[in-house]
Amino acid sequence: MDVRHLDLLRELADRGTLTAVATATHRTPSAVSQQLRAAEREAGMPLVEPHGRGVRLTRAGLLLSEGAVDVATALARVRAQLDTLRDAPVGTVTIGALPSAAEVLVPELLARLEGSGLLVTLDDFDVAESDFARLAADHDIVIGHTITGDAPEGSAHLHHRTLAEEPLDVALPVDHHLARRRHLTPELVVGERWVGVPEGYPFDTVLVAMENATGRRIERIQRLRDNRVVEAMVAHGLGIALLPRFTTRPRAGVVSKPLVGVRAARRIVALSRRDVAQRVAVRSVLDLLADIGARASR
Amino acid sequence: MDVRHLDLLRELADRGTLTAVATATHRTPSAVSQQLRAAEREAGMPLVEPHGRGVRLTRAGLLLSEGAVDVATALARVRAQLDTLRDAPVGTVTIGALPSAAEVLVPELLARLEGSGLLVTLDDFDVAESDFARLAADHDIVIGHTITGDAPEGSAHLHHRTLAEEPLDVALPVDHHLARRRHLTPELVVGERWVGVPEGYPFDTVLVAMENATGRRIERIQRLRDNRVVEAMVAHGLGIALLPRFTTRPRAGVVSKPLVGVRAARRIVALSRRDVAQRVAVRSVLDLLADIGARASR
DNA sequence: GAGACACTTAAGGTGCACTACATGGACGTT
DNA sequence: AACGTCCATGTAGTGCACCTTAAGTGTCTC
Repeated sequence: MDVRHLDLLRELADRGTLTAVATATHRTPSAVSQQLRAAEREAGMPLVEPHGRGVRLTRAGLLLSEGAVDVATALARVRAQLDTLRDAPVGTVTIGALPSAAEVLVPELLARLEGSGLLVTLDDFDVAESDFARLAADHDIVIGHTITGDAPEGSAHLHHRTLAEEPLDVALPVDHHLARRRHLTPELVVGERWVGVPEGYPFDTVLVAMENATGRRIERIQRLRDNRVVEAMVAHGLGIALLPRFTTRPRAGVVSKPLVGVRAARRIVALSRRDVAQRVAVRSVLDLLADIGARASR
Repeated sequence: MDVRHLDLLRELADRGTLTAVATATHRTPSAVSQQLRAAEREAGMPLVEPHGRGVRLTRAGLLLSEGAVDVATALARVRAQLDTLRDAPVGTVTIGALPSAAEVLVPELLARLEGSGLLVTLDDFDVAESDFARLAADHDIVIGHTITGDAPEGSAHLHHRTLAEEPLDVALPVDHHLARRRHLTPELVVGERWVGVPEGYPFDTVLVAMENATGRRIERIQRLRDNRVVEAMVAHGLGIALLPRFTTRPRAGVVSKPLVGVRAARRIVALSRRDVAQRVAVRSVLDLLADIGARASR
């Protein structure tokens, strides 16, 4: 089996279409198609089959795409061992992160990497929990978050590492009738007007949990992504909202109160493809991120 | 890291010289030399250094050659999984075996493989115990033997599987003065004239053990490899000898007696490179050999 | 010092993977 | 039903990676 063919199948499993693979690997779809045929000739059986407008992996293709991860990991481990013979890790690490985590973690990361041979490029996005895993195809490290479990939904096949645990507090206008309480409960807040997040976004699962616990529906007057915008809405008395404790800067007109009686904390997690996680440069950056994350959580 | 470069380094670690690698891979030494330079360029550091007339792996080269085994194994595992999707194992398996083991195992193996898609080619040789491991570079399966441990000397890095345990008996001329005993001890036989094997050959370690146990030297009138020749020598009353119990056919003029008081048994072992051992065809043949070996030992 | 051996370098040929471009099927829209 | 979009594939031509041949250099043995 040719490793290039295996990589192609892995990419195809990740991205779904030949065209997407071609774009990602800087080739024309024709080249990818030809390589795929070569792989099938070598395997002696079909690896893809037509499906709608595109193709779908056959059972054999799926098997190879899975095995490809093991091969890529073994290969990356060799490279990592070689890198340890060098003086210091060198190279470029691409990070994709959700803004509220990047804001805290990445500036200090870049400061600490100053003068080392490591270069970091940052891309930011705010997506649904289940989309973080998909982004690992395009970034060495994806910094995402989850409320529910150890790692974001759909990232079981990826290397994951927890960078921080961060409580979610309820942000209220200073003149709100609940603003003087020490902490809040689902029963107290479920009747309020909320500034929420789009469906499928981690914070929403907390609201859903409160709906389930109390049996009442929560009114979401808006569904927003950017926490700055959310803060501004709260400051103007338009509603209350969940905001992460450490990454929210104090702001005039807004107070935050802990929420008890429901699990209200997010886990900030770094995701990488298993083979990518073997790279010395990537491991170094992950170590730094974990350290910065631990400090940021006090 | 390019897998071809890693394979080259693994071969180089196995065979020692570029020329040997070139011969084994059906290329000219020049091609190998050029590929090695390409690998060094990619690794960014020297992988070999001049040593005498030839070259020697550097620390980095050694590291890569070891990692290459893991990569090749992962790759072979993928291929093996793919092969399980096929109806039955297909392909050619090359076996190198010592004659006394091949005689018992291989004819039945070939008979059982009749009609299957598996082809077996056999090469036979009788070498010192420490040479079996080296031969695994040229054969998918090497059938060797050892007296001392689990696997022949120097084969720790190889996949090994025990096919049979076979006691070694003392072969005597029928009219020998010890020929009517039920069994023999080192003290009884150490003064006899022996037909031995070359130094370093497994059977010799039994004689050496007897020399150590009794403090006396054993007289070896000949050092021979082929057991048929040894039997003939014994039948003519020229000396006594150690012969394996199951693979020695009864012969007029010779009787065999168990030897007690010293470990006198050989272990027949199949050796394969770890990646080769993953191949479905190879695994099938190994399973058959183990089964045949178990039956042959009653 | 001659010869054998192991590796290296230079020059030239071959095959394979790529690009560019054209074709054709599947799906959604109007 | 007609059209536009998306996706995959076939053909022809090009460039590079890898090979071979040929002619070296350095090292060991006799």
